[in-house]
Amino acid sequence: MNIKQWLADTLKTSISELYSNNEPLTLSIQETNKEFEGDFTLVCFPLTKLSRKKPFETAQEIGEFIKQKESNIENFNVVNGFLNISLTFEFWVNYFLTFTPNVTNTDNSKIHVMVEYSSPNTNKPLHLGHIRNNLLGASVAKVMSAAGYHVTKVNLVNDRGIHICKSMLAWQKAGKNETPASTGIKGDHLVGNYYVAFDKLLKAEANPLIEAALVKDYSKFNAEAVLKISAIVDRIELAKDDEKKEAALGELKMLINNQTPIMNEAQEMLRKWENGDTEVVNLWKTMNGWVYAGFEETYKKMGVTFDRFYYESNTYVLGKNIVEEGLNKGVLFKKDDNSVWIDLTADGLDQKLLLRGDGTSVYMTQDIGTAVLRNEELHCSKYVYVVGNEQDYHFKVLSLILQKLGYDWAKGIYHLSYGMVDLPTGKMKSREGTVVDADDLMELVVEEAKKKSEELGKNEDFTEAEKAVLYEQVGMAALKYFILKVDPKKRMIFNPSESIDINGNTGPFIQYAHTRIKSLIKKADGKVPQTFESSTLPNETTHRSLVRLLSQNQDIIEEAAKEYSPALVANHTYELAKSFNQFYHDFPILQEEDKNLAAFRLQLIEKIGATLRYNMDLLGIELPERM
RNA sequence: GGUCUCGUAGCUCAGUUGGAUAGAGCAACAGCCUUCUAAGCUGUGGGUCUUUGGUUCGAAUCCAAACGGGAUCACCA
Repeated sequence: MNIKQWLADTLKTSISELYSNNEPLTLSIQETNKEFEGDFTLVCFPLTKLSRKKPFETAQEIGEFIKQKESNIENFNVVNGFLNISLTFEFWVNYFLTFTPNVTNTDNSKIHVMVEYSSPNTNKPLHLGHIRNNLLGASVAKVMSAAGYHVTKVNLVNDRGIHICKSMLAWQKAGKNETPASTGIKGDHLVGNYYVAFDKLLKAEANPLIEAALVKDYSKFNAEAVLKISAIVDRIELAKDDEKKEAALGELKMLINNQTPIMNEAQEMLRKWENGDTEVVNLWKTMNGWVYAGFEETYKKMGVTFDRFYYESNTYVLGKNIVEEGLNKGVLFKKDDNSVWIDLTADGLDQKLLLRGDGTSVYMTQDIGTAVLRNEELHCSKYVYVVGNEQDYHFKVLSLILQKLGYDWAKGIYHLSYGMVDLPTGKMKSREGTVVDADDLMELVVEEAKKKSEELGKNEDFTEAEKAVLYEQVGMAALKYFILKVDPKKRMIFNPSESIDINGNTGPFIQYAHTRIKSLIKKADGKVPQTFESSTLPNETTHRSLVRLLSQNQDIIEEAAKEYSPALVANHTYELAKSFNQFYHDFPILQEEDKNLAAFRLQLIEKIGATLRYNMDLLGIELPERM
């Protein structure tokens, strides 16, 4: 039962009766602020039009009317135009007896939702940004399942493209047949090293060319390139401000990079790969295999899983075919160099490339193919893509293109656009070596948990294996909670050197509250009395507010599903743990002499414990029995 | 430059279908372990909710403008 909804319905009926109103009413009902007495507050200012009285008098009048009419309403008080309503303690206790943390009565069960997250490139290891992506995606999927949706978790592996060829080429050139086994390096890191190595090789070739171009020595370039390059160099000279200069310089670098022999080799490799060249495909399979093994380890440590994997190497051909169809339908057009485009200028966007002049596909081509394939296989009514907000434009375009190609279901595409994770020094940049590696970070937080735990020395009787599990649980809880408590849409700042707090609004704080509950229940020999006499219980605000917090839990989960925001669950769970800790401090539970009251308290903390556990599971956080 | 997005305490964040005196945690300071786990609890200080204007009985929340961050406008993914 949803208490707020029940109260709203009751109030609507009563107010309509009181004022002989036949119009539909929307009431503003909120939880009563702490400094006032009451459970819920009806804001009466908007109702003065109905009552034709002053706010205070209106509230007073409504209060008297409903108190008389509804036996579950114990009392009311009026402050200005605010009507504070208290429900009877008996009502709360009866509610409490039926309480469960999980969402009941859902009508979402027939709605099939896909949640795509992680979606790594197979040319380098995962970093801090991916951690937010993975934790967010995994949690959103859980929250939506909890809210009753039928959820399919999908990982779209970005296993093809020029970036993969770069790692492969560098390995061929400088790899000396190194393998994860021969070096002891985790596969994704090894391949990542070669991606960096490619960049070095590229710079070695490109830098002299760039320097030459800047002093207008064009002898190394062909006639076509000279035209373009000289035009840019002129722009650099004429640039009025640093920003424009910088932009033009970037353009020059890109252009010259593409002129280098090694870049041509990479492009040639991509063409060979798309043509199914055995040698290239085999190398690709081998190196991807290393990366997958590495990712699997990282996923396991993060605790994220998938129902289904899609590989862009399997979908780009479909994407190309769809582009061909679009060309025939006249939705797309071809330029002189044979490249294929869509014109979205009428929709306020730009022209977008869908196929290169040499026939190879780009990011958008693959995404079109993937989207269509998934719709054929999954038939979801909603497709949630968990992807960073730097790709807002891409997804706007993707959805629009699909709709223009005649796919109506593309309206169900939702880009869950999350903010970037920044370091205190600013953005992570691979060029400056400030990228925080996912594996390193997880190791760091677990190490930090170990340090703290050893300082406290509460777990010296644990076996080494038990200790390892505990440190892992606490460290990962700190990391996961830290990331998930922040509104996904907002960019956030993460400081790895300060590591992660374990006091206050943190994962370990909630874990700790839970272990206290576990400990009490254990001390009661696991026996939680199932009944108590509710009429003799004292009406006390701490108990009451705990039951109120519990009563909000289902609503919070549904809201979190609707908003795609695990942060709502995280923050509510913290509120609950905090209130429990106060309660624990102020009231005896096992020590309580009134056995009836003790029974109620024990049952109360058991339900709080179950709720903490349920909610933390939605965040992918494990709770230790002891810590 | 166009488009999008964000701006709340020293720091990290809540709070936004418009409601009461804007909340937490961290950091600082002061207390609380002979009693169910002190990874806890209590208290103190800390705010022009970037600014200005508008709408309203009422604005951190809605609208407009300005200022300041960020993203994007790639034949990278």
